[in-house]
Order: sequence, then C-alpha cells, then structure tokens
Amino acid sequence: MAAIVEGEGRAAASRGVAVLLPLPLERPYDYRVPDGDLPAPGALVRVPLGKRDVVGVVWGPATGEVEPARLRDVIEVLPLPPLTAELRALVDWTARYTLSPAGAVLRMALSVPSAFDAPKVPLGYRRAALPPPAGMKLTPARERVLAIASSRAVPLGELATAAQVTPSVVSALAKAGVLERAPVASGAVFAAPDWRKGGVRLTPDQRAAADSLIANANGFSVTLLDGVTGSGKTEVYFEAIAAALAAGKEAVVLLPEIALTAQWLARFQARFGVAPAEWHSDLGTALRRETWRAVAGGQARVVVGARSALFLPFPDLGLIVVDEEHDSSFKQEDGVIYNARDIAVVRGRLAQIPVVLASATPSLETVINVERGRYKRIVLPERFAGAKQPEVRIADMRIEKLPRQNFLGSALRTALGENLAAGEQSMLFLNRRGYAPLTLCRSCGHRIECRNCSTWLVEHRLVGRLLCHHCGHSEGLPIACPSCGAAESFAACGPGVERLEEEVAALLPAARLAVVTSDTVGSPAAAAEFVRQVTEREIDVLIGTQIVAKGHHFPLLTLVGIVDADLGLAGGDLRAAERTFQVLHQVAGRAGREQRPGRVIVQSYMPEHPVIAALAANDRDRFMAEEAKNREERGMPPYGRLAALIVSGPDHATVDTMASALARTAPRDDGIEVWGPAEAPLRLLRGRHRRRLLLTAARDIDVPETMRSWLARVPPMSGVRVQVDIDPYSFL
DNA sequence: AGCACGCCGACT
DNA sequence: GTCGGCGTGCTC
Repeated sequence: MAAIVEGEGRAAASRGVAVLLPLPLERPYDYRVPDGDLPAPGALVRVPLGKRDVVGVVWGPATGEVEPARLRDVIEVLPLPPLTAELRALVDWTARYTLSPAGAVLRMALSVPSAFDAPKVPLGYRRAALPPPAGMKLTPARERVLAIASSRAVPLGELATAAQVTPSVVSALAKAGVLERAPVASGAVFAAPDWRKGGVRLTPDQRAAADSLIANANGFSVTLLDGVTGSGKTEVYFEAIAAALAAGKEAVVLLPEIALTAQWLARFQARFGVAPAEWHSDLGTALRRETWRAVAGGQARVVVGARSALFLPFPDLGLIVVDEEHDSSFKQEDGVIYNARDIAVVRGRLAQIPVVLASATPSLETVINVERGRYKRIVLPERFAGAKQPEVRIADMRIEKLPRQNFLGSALRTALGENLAAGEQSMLFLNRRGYAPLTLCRSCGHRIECRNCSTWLVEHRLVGRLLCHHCGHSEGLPIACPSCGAAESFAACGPGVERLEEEVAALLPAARLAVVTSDTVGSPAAAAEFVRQVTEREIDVLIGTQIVAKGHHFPLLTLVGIVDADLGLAGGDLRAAERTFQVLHQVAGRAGREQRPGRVIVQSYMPEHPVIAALAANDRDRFMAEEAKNREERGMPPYGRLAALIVSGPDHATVDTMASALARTAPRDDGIEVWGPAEAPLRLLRGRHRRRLLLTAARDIDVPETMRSWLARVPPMSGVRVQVDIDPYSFL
C-alpha cells in the first residue's frame, strides 16, 4: 500500500475508499484517506456526513463517481474487527433480493446507532472502604441501604429501589463517606460454553440424528430436523453446536419468540454450563452494544436470538440453527422485509457452513426443498421418556347448540372438571386477545372503529379500554353509543381469552386461572414468572393465545382444549390452512409429555375440513401432500413465486393514482401475472390508505429483478410510499 | 436516519 | 412583524 505515491490527480482518486453507511442509501459513498494505509474492506470507519459523524463500513475501493475534490476525509479507523467478506456479501445479497437500500440492510448488521460511541461509564454507589463514622445515625432506611450495598457499584436508582428508600438516603450516605461513587460494573459476561460438558443422555435415535448433523459440519448444507414436540430436537442440535464450538467456530440459534425462552436457556445451560448470549429487541442500549462487540470480537460464541441475530458480525460462524423454522414471525414485515429462515440459508451458503432447520411441522417450502433433494432431512420419530402422543378428539360444535354467551362445549367442560378434580393442569387455546373481538351497540348496531385503521376496536377488560391490534391506539369505553346515544348499550360479540376466563371461572369457581397473552406476559420477566407459577402448580387452567403454543414443557398439563379450531381458516390467505395446522399441532403437543397421557379436545364447526381431519388423524404428511397439490395446481409457492406491492399514503386519491400507474406499467412477460390494484384488506392502517398489487411468477423468473425494472418505469409520487414484499406471508 | 431549507398559521 | 409546524431533499 505504501507504493501509492503517484501523480497528484491520480493519487487523490486512489487514496479513497467506498464506505457504506448504515442509512437508507442505495450505494456506498467515497471518502478520502489522507495518509497511512487504506483501510481494508470490512473495516469500520468513522466518517463525516453533513454536519455529523457516522460509523460505516469500507465496502471496497473508491468508486470514483464523485469528483475527488468533493471527497471528505475518513476520520478514523475504529479498533474493531472488520466485517467479514461473508457478512458483506450477505448485506449485498439481502439488499438486492428485498429491493432495500444496502445501507438499510447494513444497519441491521451494525444494529445499534450508538454501538461505536465510547461506552460511557455510568457512576453508581458502592460500600466505601472506611467504616461508618462514629457519630452517624443508623436509621432503618440507612441500614437497608448498607445491607444491600457491596463492593460492586450499583446505579443510584437501582440501589434506592432495592432498599425501598428515596435516592436522598443514598446520597446522604455518600456524603457521610459510607458509600462512594464508582463506575457501575458491567453485568454482561460472555463466558465460553463448554462443549465437552454434556447434558442429558441422548436416546439411540437422538444420538444417530446428532451424529448425522455433526457429519455435515464442513461446508454448506441445509438439514431439516423433523421431529414431533418432545422428540428432543433441541438436544440434538445442541450436539451440532458443540461440534461447531469444538472446531473453534461460533453458532447462532434463531428462535421465534424470545420472550418465552427461559426453559430453552435452562436447557442450554444444562448442556454447556453457561448461558448463551441473547439478542433481541428489548436488550437495552448498553447490553446491546456489549453483546454486539462480544460477537464481533469472538467472545460470544453462541448467540440465541430473534431474526435480527442473523446479521450479527460473527468472525467465524460455523453453524446456523433456525428453530421452529415454519414460524411466520421469522418474516419481518416492515423496514427491510425479509424472511430470516430464507436469509439464514443464504448466509449458510455464503459462509459455506451448515444450516439446521428444526420443526415438528415444517413449512411446505422446506418439505418441498427436501423432496427436491436440496435439503437433507433427519427424522426424530419418538417422544422421549416413553411419553405417548396425546389422544385428539374433535368436538363437533354444530350439534352442541351452545347458548350465545358460551364457548365451551360439553366435552371440554366435562374434561376441565375432571382434570381439576384429578389435580392436573389444563390449557385452553384461543387465538384472540381481549374480551371480545367485536363490541357493538344493541340499539343501532354501531361498531367502534379505530381512528387510524379500518379495524374494529377490541375491548380489553383487564385494562378497561378499547384497543386497536394494528396500530396500538387505545381509548376508554364510551358510556353512551357515539352514534345513537343509547346508554350502556354495548354488547360483546364472540369470545376472546378474557371472556373465556369468565366462563371458566363460572364453571369451575375453585380453579386458579391465568390468562396468557402478549398483554399479560409481554416481558421476559413476566414470562418467567408465569412459567414458575405453572411449574409450581399455582395455576390450574391457563387460557392463552398463540403465545402458549411455543416451546413450553409443563409436566402436569394433561388437557388441551382448542376453543375455536376454525378461527384461522377464514379469509383467503395462501397459508391459512398450513399455518392453522401448524399452530394447532403445536398447541396439541403441549398435552401430556413425560409419563402422563394427554388429551386434546378440538372444537370445530367444520370437522371434515382437511386441517381438522389431519389433526384428528395425526396425519401431518397426508395433509402436507394435499396442501402441496393444491398449491401446485394454483402455481403458488413453493411451485411459483410471489411478490406484492403495497401502495400507501394519507390521501386515498393519490394512492389510487400511483396504484393505477403501477398497474399500467406492470410487466407482461411470459410466466408473469399481475393482479390488482385492490384495496388492501387493511384498507387503512396507521392513517394511511392502502392498495395492493400481487405478482405471480414461474419459478425460473428473477422476481426481484422484475420488480426493480417495473418500479423503475414509474416515477415516484410525493405522499405515496410503495413497499415491495418479495415472498409475502401476510396479505393484509 | 439526521439535519437544513422552505413556505404558511398564532404569538410577543 | 417573527416563531415554528413538518414536507422535501441531501449527505461522498
């Protein structure tokens, strides 16, 4: 590099680098490097942008697109490991595939704006070395503080709260010299997992499965780890993680819902002796920064996290696991719209490492990839510890003739009573938050709508408010109908989990109930507390939404009631049947693990529907085969490709104009069809009117490229946003 | 993403 | 007469 001593003009051009900034910019910007070696691609550099500084990543040599005279200088190269070529390629690939600006994708890899600020060391309080002065009064409040304060500094607020005193008590003690200020010690420790430790004994099946995973350790491969709930998938892929660690590499595990993974973490700890690093949205800035740096520095050897963990800067990633790979929460629906399961496979290919997709109910995409020979499959047939598959019974609700306000049929009522009498736990699944999905005025039929969205507000009695489940808007319950003025005229229609709780309470007054939804167990702490209550038999009946379906193992839970199995089947969603089957199967799997037999009662008004029939017959494969045939006939994924355009804006006329312009310029090539524009099912969302267009294409068509050239033909309009969703999951 | 520029309503 | 709302556009 020292050889770059050339003529004036050329030297200026060659003394630059292209820097990708974590901003929604399509391309990197050129910067000048005044002296020293040119930073290598991947290096993290601080550069000026406008009147501020930004940390970006060297993406390559200067492009020369901007005249050298306009270039500004790189301020510094940060003393951090560079992003690997593999991760940079992943950023470029994702940007191209999702039609997002490369900088927006880079932002996911850098992940926190302040990651590079000098970590400010907050001051806290700790016990001073000196003993308390003789004359000092030791009030009870002061004693509580001193009992808690140790040689480790703790933030003021934390100390005061823990001692149940006001901050002034703490400062007074500091003034007296009993406490002293000191930097708060970081809580985060990224201890190396001990892959030699070993955890539970694997069954012969599990051992064989683990061995085949380990046999794939070198090079790129995708393996579907296919096994029913309780078959020990987690323990099996732990062995693949151990193999990656043994080879000196890192591993990342993507899980759908980080909120409820206390049990997963415990299992990891049992196998590896330490907790893994966690990566999810509510980490907090400081921990986030530390975790990011620990990953970049290679200290965090195993990271478990939500989909965004996929973009972490591992120096030498050796394994990617996507657990519950079928879960639709891997699909990010805003910002950069991507499916973490699919991008995981791409990262695996770019890094030349194995990818493990685990599920009891694999997605059709994955199953077809196995059939096409692109993915391997390892099947784990048995439930471990001798537990049996639960017995599934369908309750035909058409012959029940339930009273209007009731939602539990006779079979379920009887079973709940029996279970309570036997001292066993039951779970009711109803995928509807709140009290009732619809609240309407008895005298005029008025329904209360969200002011920002074309949705009905849902009554939540626990908080005493009406909530919009799409934009978060909430308002108080009106006393009189805003339309006709009738007083106390609102009637709840249909069941929500809160209303179901009332029905169970009336049926079993002695039972201890818990409503489990994102409203009640939103935080990891609340989730952990809930798990503790169930485990310690403080709860007899749990009533929950989807959230109870996720990887929970409650030994005393022997009855699962699916209150409305038909709920997810309405509407024209491409994956409605598949998704309903997956969630119901998962919920059913909660019943009776270990030695106790489990029962599942599925309430349905259409027992002959393929989803319900497959559930009753426990015949996943036949259902998937039918679903595959169905999709193939319609040219739908995975047999064809889809992309959606969502046109939105505050003014519906402008939105319509743009949507029509897009329709007029739609591609007309062979193998491509464009549908729409149509009003989106969510016609209005957060104050924006929405129209959708859908493109279907044959499998050999480069859909991102098709979309790019399509959009290039339509000039942007002010006040209108056009979002591209490649491989859409949601059709709202 | 910031941050500035720029063009229309309620205030000292 | 100014302060300030956030729409639009740029940052190498």
